[in-house]
Amino acid sequence: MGRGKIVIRRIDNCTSRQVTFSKRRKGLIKKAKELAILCDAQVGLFIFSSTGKLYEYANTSMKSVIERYNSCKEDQQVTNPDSELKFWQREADILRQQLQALQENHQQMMGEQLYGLSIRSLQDLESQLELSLQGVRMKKEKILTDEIQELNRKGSLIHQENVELYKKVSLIQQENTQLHKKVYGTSDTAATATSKNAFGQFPYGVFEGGDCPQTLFNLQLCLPEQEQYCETSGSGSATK
Amino acid sequence: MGRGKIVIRRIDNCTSRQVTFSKRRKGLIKKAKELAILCDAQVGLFIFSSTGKLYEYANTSMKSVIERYNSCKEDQQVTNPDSELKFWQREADILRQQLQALQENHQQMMGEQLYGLSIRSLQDLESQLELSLQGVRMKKEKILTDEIQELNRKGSLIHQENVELYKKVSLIQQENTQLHKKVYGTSDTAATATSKNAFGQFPYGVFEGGDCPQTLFNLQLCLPEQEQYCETSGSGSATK
DNA sequence: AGCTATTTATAACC
DNA sequence: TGGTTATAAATAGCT
Repeated sequence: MGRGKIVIRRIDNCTSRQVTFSKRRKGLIKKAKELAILCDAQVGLFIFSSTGKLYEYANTSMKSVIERYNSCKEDQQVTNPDSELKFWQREADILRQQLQALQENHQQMMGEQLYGLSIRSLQDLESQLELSLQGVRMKKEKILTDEIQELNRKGSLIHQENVELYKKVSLIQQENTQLHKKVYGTSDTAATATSKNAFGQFPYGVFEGGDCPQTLFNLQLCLPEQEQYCETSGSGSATK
Repeated sequence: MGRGKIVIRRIDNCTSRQVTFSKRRKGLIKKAKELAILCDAQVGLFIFSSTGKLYEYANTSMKSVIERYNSCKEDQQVTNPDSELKFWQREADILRQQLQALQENHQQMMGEQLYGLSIRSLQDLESQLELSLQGVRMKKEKILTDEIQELNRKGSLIHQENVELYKKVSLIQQENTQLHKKVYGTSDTAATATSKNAFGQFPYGVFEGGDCPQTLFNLQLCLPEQEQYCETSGSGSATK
């Protein structure tokens, strides 16, 4: 009941899950209250969020609800040491079952143990794997892009430094020439030319104005993207 | 939500109260389930009817819910140095840890929670997902291919049967014509023509020589795949 | 137990 | 987190 129909399955997005949890929890407690009032029933409700926070509702007291439950199940008190043992044994059993279910699911996600699956299930699995692959590739690309940006930033800094150094060198060369003139009373062009050759247009030859490296690295970035489109011709259609 | 608006107040009529209790109880438990699944929460729900009957729901076990509730409320832990008890508690703890590890792994295979992963890990994951996808697609294709083969086999058998039947019909028609001649002493062409029209080239019109069905079913194989690309657009949006 | 006309809950969006 | 709105779901009143 909302803008769109949803499938009842764990919400992947963490934020939406929390929002939905908050709203549905409110709705559930409201309905529990209504049932208790309308039908004169005793209702107890616990909700633990995935983060472990407890929300509860009981039209009487939670204690009385639990006591009534226990006396309904007649035998064990939760605080009874013998049943305490039984509790943990069953707890381990439940966990083991969950573990096994998850392991089976995991196997299927690894593309194994597909023998009992229907076409429909296989198609769902296929779609999920395609989505997963997309997610992984996006993440990978982001890391690479970030790294490239960082390298570009550093490159720019070094380029700046080089420009400064080049200016300094030019200045010192000029001073040097001036001194040379004063000492020998004549301009020795040969020495100046040699110095200019040694540094030349050095900084500008490697990083031309700061946008050339950008182009250089963008080219590297684009290659994996094109590969991806070729490999997963099917994946794009899943969200088309 | 019904034909008319109601006020939330105890329903006086005993029968209506029972009916409403039954319907709303069902709805409440459904919503509790949905909350547990959608939001990954642990939910426990008790409902005692006014007649004292207990209805309960818990996505894990009711005991574990109550236990968790108790440990949440009063941080009074059992200081009983019972070694067997300790064993099972540790056992549950270990299983919980395994479960969590596997859940994390599973999340990553679902293309989520990739924040801490290195490029290397992401590439491994990518390769694994590609392999999984291959496995799933091969399995799917195999199922479809097998089904098509089976259909072809059945089609051939039916075709054979039709050929036999057609022969029989022709034979009976001939006999009929002979009898007609003998009874009336003259050939009634009108009756013969009607019979021929009714069956005509019937079996050959549907399955032409056994290789036409092959073409027919190969065409069907392509269609569901194309449909699939359209259908999954909705399921993808749930996790988008 | 079913069947709808309505009321509610809530998914998607700010 | 809280509000809005278009839609999906739940269900009240009948059979």
